[in-house]
Amino acid sequence: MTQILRMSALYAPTLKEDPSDADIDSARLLLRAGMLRKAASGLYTFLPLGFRVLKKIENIVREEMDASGAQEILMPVLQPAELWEESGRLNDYGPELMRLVDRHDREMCLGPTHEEIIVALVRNELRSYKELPQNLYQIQTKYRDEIRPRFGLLRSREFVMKDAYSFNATQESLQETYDAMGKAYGAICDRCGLDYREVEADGGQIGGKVTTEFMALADSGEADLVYCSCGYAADAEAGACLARPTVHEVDAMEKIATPGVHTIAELAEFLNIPESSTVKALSGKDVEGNLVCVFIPGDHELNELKIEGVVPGFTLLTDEEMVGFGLCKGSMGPVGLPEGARVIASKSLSVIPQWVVGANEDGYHYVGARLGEDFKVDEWADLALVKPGDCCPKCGLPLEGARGIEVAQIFQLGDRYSRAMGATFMDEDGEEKPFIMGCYGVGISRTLAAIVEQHNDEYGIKWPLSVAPAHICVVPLTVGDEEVQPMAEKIAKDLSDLGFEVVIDDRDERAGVKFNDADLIGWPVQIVVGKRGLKEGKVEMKLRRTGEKKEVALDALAEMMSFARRAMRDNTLHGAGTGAFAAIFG
RNA sequence: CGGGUUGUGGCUCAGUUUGGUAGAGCGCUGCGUUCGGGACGCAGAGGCCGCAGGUUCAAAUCCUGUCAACCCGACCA
Repeated sequence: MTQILRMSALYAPTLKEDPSDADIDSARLLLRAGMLRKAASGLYTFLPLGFRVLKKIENIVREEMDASGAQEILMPVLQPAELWEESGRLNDYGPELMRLVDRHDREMCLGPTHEEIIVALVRNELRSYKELPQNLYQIQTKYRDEIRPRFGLLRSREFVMKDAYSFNATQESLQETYDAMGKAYGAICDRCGLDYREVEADGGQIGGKVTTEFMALADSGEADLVYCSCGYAADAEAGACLARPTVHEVDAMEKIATPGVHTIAELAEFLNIPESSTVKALSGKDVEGNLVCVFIPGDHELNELKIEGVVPGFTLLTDEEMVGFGLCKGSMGPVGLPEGARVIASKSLSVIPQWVVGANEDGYHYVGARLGEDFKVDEWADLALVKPGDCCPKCGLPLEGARGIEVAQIFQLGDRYSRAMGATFMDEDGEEKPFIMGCYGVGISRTLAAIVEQHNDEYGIKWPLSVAPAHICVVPLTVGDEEVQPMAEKIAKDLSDLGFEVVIDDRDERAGVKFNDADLIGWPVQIVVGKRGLKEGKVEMKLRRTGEKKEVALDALAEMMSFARRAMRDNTLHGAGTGAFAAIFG
């Protein structure tokens, strides 16, 4: 039996007021509920209740990983920089890498991730295809020297992550591991009670790295995503953009004086047409400094990842550079561009025959510029940032938009690290080959924050049963009362004996304080034991999730709890809901 | 890294404009009354006002420097 937690002895100082530097609900509530404390910018201490939740999430992750056949290991946080030199990431990773020097002047770093360490581990031991596949994981503290830590646990400098690395002999094998991880991650999100979407991610690079992000939906999230009722979902930066430009049709191309008009918004207003009827022009250069002119639907933004994929090293021109190329800021268009300019346009624009564009002359625009006659386009590409209302690339329906917190990501790495670091195995055909790798991460502490973001109300946190610091809080209203206190102790013990994790609020506090703290901390079930109810042989049960309350006869309590316990074990032990308890209220 | 804001008992903040020797609420300690939704009374404890210089008879307050925290920005024509 687990120990009954006693609020009188628990280190869980709740705060009546919001901490002044909490910038997001999850941080605010975790601090107020006495689960978390800030040590410095982006650095946090987990207090007993917060740590219990963290461990619950870890265990869920551990169970699902083990069930998938992965094996747990523990690698060092402190890593020699020379391994990072070997993989070529020492400089690539940049200032995010936390660096230090030891007393022998050896360059070290604190691991933000562990590809280097694990490849160095495995390359000396896994020699044959017969030993593959292998999938190794750890749950451990990671370091990233964030430029600006914020949002509590969502963007901190030190955080807990589960990272797994698979070594496969073939792409097919990698795909199998990848799919298995995707399944495990779905189960993890479900069990943590997260409303999430699996999204296509990082699609910008050529060669199409395969990766999926698991996004917990939350307005406070930093990532934009689009999704469709058909099941399609994508990170906005990775999603294909099928915009729906509108045509502003005229008989012939016409040059119009547009004094003072420099932005799309001003142009649309001046011509009294929607922004989707205009074409946005951007000028940039490639690595060699050659002029590249880019055209996208007027109501869209350029997708940096994607243009980088089409024009490696693409950078937008500065105002001075534009003048140097003879371009006119605010009135750029495809008609009459300088010789040699590479003209790339968003595929979505290929279907509209007439464009509204700048005339490459300050204060003038063209309407009805005809594609193929008044101007030409060298290349068509997917360049714009997808946004809600664009067409779903799978089914064509308009996409919905949402914001999300990236709680997990799975990634097909291929042989990038194994090749760079000379990690090979002997294949069936007797050939030495680099491992095909995958990596799979779950932000444990970030998941904790994401859960709070999704499960809270004006009174506090509403923990899903699966990750709550304890299942049931027994609240004796008058400590020291010769009937109330012993009865509360007995109920707590009975429930604990049944296998529930129980906390008893045995503090000598007023009822209001206990009720408020119970709601703030977010125990899924509260059982209130008071004189009033006891007179009628009753206690009050409350479900935090729904706010439902019910008077329950004492002699029925144990039986109902026993039933609930069975239901929980049978059906929802792995679920997040309080369904088992809801049955009592049925 | 650029711009901005803020540093005053454990927490949330006032006091800084106009220099005169530090306050409130919450929390904490003791006693009493209360006791089913953050009680009330009385009596207490607790701060070299982020740090270092400077100006002044006198600095939380003015000046300089420094450290820290927070916000905005760092492609978006």
